[in-house]
Amino acid sequence: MLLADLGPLAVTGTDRSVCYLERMPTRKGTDTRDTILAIAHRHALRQGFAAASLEGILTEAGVTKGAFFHHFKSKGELAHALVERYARGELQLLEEITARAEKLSRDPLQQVLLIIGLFDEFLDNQGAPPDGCLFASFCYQDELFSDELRQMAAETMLAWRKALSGKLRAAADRHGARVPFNPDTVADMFTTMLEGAFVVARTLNAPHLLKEQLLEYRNHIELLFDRE
Amino acid sequence: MLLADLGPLAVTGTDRSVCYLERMPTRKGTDTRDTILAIAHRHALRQGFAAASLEGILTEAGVTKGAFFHHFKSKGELAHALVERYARGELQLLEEITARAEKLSRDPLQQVLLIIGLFDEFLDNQGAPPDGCLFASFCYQDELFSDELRQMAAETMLAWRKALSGKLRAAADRHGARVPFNPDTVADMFTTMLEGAFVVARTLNAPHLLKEQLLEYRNHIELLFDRE
DNA sequence: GTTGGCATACCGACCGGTATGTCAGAAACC
DNA sequence: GGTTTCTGACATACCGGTCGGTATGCCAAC
Repeated sequence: MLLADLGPLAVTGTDRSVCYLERMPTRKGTDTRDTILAIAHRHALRQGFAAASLEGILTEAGVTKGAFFHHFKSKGELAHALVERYARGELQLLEEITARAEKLSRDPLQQVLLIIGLFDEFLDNQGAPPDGCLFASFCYQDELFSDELRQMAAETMLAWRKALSGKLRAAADRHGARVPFNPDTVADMFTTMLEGAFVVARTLNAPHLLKEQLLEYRNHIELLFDRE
Repeated sequence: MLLADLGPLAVTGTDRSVCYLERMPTRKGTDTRDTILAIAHRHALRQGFAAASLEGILTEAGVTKGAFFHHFKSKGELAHALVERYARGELQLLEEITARAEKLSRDPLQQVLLIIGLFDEFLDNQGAPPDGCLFASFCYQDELFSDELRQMAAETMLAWRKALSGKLRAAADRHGARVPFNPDTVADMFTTMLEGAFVVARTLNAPHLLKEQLLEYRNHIELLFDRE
């Protein structure tokens, strides 16, 4: 999934972050921080976070080591900030999309189909097709990091499950499904399909695969409920 | 995807009764080589290949650095051997399963459903649930390796696509589908679902998710063709 | 309105640890 | 005695992280 641009939000685990939000330091500071995060995000997706060297990231960001360690206590803290930022973006995207879907229709089945459609639109509106999920990138290196990162990723995925499965259950109650199904499983299929599509699209060098799979998932929902 | 057990992966023991394919220099030699490959495979899945240190692998394998560099020219060659071995296993699994499915039924739709079922059986027969796909692990680090590795992974995935899409097309011709569909896309959904399920199952710490998604994929096929 | 104090932001040489890779040769087996 | 297999000290390079120092802006005191 792609990170929605979070804008200038400085975040650290310490209470100093509060000062960032309220006092608005020199603008240059958060700029540097954001630049580092953005470049590090790309490097983590293409090389894996562990293998991405600070020097490589900082060179590309045009930032020195001193500047980096002024903003981050360690490389581990960078990982934390990276995942946190990404998770926040994903959750925000979910909220936005479900809110719009709920405005556009009262029917839970239509809402699910709208969520898929709006997500599809979102992909179109991004300039380039997204090239991976940061969670997946970390998940194949998890032994190197704390369980906290995994937790953040899990919470994000569970939020999508919750949103979709609730509507699917309501849809089944209202319309009756063609065959019985487990709402959680069908909801999880969304995340599963996305994560898998990133991997397969990259391996086959076929960026269009992502949208194809997304639409096939929509087909699945429609077939489950006998909608055209 | 899961590595098909390649058979004689004698790990620690000195089981020399097993006959290796063709080339076999000295038994002890291939034993060491296979041990290294097996351990490296596990490390690559849990830490990412780039971040997995030779020392860690070799310590666990009970092998010295000299022994390693006797068998592999470099760490890069280890990556190559690892991916090649994995790809070979996957292709072999595909062949076995399709051959069995084709024996069990002449109907292409039934064959597809059988392939899914046999794959499910295969998962059951593995002792532990598989914990990832080596291709996926490498795919999020691809900038570090040659395009050759990606190619090998791609060929494997395309083989699965080819096998499934051919049968799906034949099934559509014979039975007519409930709604039109692209056989390649539906075939790719198998790989996509698997790859995604690995990522999500690991992130949510929910190994059962893999089988759930597999069965949901089977549901999709059945719904496409109006069976049951 | 100049001065001095202080905080933020940043610089970059340097350090210790660890990674991959080398090599001369020993051990085992034909 | 030649080949295969393995040993382990060593070379070298790079990585994360440290640290003393600089630049700039703000503010209060004089």
